[in-house]
Amino acid sequence: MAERSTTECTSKLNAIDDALYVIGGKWKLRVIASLREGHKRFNEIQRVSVGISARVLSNELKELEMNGFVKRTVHTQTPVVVEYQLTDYADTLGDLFLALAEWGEMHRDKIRRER
Amino acid sequence: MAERSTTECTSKLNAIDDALYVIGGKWKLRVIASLREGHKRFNEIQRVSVGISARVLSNELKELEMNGFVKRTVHTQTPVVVEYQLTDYADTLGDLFLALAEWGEMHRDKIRRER
DNA sequence: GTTACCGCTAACCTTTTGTATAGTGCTAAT
DNA sequence: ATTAGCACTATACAAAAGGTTAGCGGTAAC
Repeated sequence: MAERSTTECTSKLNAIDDALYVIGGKWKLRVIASLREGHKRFNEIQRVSVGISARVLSNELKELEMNGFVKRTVHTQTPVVVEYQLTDYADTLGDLFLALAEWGEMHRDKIRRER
Repeated sequence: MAERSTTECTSKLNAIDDALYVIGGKWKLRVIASLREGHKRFNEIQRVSVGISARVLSNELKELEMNGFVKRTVHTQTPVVVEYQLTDYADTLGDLFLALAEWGEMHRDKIRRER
């Protein structure tokens, strides 16, 4: 019984780790935000995400794609055009973002009050 | 109007960053879990958090204290005894953890199904 | 025909984060 | 007297994350 609850707890901790992993890091949120605002092209996203390098943006987009948040479409015209778009699945993050933002704001206010 | 919503959005992103910062990293969750289970002493927490080094645990506890999640009490007997306990404020994380765990589990299942 | 934009990638460097090992000063048990 | 536990800190190192610079092959504009 105690064992089961420990196992349960560990699997919850791992689930939280997974969640933190996919939205963590310095840029994922910003890239998602930029896509939410309707930016679709690589260089466009880079310009909007001030400070990000091409290398890092490339990696972030790949990870976001692997996690099913982003769809990458190559239009084989000349010149070749690549489009990035958020998937419907990306919307499942909505509530999480809300919860995080709310708690974060509350916490910042608290820390500020204490000084 | 567009400007205001951009500003709002940026401040939300920062709030999310703050939230991720205070619960992020490899050990914070595990340490909190150990404290939840009632462990109060430094070495006890270290034993339970398998793999953590004293240096890292020391840092984590300091950060958790700074963020108001942990109370550190020194009992000046001989030998000196130090007690760590979660504060009431730490409970405000409850809903966030739930949301994270839920989303994380859902996401893991989804990724698994796709292979 | 040089310049500039597009969507990247490679090589390398720095910063951040976490690990390993040892050791401090204290007490208490063997 | 040695050993072990407590609560740490110091030093050094390794791994991961992120940043910098340069360049590729293409098109399109001047």
